[in-house]
Amino acid sequence: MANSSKYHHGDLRTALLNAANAIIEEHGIDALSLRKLAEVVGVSRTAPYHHFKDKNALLCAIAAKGFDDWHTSAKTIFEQQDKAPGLRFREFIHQYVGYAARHPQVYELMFGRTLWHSHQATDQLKEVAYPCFQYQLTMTRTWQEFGLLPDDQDALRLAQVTWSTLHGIARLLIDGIYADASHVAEMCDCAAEVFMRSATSREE
Amino acid sequence: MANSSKYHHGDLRTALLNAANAIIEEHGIDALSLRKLAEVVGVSRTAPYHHFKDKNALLCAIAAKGFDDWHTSAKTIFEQQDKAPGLRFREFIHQYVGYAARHPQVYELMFGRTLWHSHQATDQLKEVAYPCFQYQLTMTRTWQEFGLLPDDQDALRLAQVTWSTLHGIARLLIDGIYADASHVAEMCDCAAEVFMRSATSREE
DNA sequence: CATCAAAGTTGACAGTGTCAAGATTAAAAA
DNA sequence: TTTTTAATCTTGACACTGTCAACTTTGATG
Repeated sequence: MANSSKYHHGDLRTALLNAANAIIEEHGIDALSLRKLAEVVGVSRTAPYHHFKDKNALLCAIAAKGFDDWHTSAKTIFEQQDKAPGLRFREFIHQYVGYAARHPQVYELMFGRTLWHSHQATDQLKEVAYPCFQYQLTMTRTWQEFGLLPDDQDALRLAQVTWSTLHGIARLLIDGIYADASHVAEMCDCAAEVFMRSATSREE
Repeated sequence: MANSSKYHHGDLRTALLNAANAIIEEHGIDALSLRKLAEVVGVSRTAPYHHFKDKNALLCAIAAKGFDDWHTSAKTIFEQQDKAPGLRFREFIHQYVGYAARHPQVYELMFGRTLWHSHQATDQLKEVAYPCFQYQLTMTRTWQEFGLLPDDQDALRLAQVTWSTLHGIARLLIDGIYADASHVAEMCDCAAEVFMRSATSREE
């Protein structure tokens, strides 16, 4: 019933989100215009405005979906209790950067200036995103307990620093500034190595 | 002679760059339109096109100026031979993040997706930016020699990782996602501490 | 069945980047 | 000097954007 030639589309909201996602992944964020999007979905220019207040609101919704995916993906790896902590730590790093590499445009949306700057973030987006930030802190505390990160450093600072590193790798990779895509794995390993060494420096 | 009421402006190019810089620093990159810029400078809409091929070219020029500033600023700190290496390392980190905090919009331009993605970077921009990337590598090698970073790791990887950390801190700060501005100094210290510890972990 | 609100429509407006063609002027050539 | 030339600046135009207002259609509610 979400099919064709009906005045009411049926489920325009998700149709818009899907199409928007496709356009973004293929042609980049800047290439997304509401008018083009509406045309692709087969609806008039202003129809989307009954489902999203703004273009910004639409982008926020896409980003929210991204945070949702990221969160579950992070949890999946973090909570594999059968694997050694050090291994999971490495895996998490690879997964984080890997996600950004696979979905560069959505990552850009999630963590880029556009949405967060000057209070443009939707309440709905905040509700999904903040737990993600919080989860990063939870993981950091656990890593400290496991001796993967120095336990005499403030957990919040450490969380910010470790995340910054991953975020930075992801961005340099996405922006194609510096890091060749083929070197990503090595960079992740290097980062993991550096962090884990910093924990063991005073113990013996 | 770059004054008023003359058909030829005199030095429109730098006038445009200055005005553009002012607009960007005050209202953000997205607020910069060529038409508004032309109006501010007191010239017709299409006049800028005789000095910059594109809006993109103008942005590249601004970014190039940013790289220039960054490069000299980094050199100044790095080459203070009277100070202890560890101190300079810390100072460099603070300086890097500080620059980003003071000029968020220009930093965004320098390292943001917009310019570098899909080969949009001007040749002129590349010529200024690549030496900056190279300098990061040079510094990393020196830090390894000083024992501030592990010397059994590949210098390139290490440079990428350390830079990623600073870049990540800068971005999280700029985007206002996570890091409160008042905590920046602590984050920088934490990062410096972690890196320096990773170098000494196996030496004793 | 009548009513109402949700969902979708066209028309319009102010803004954008950019091209083409013409006007003005500084510099170079005669 | 005068003439030519090229750089610089102008207006006009086009296609495109986000978004508002007012109207139409339709599914659901009373």
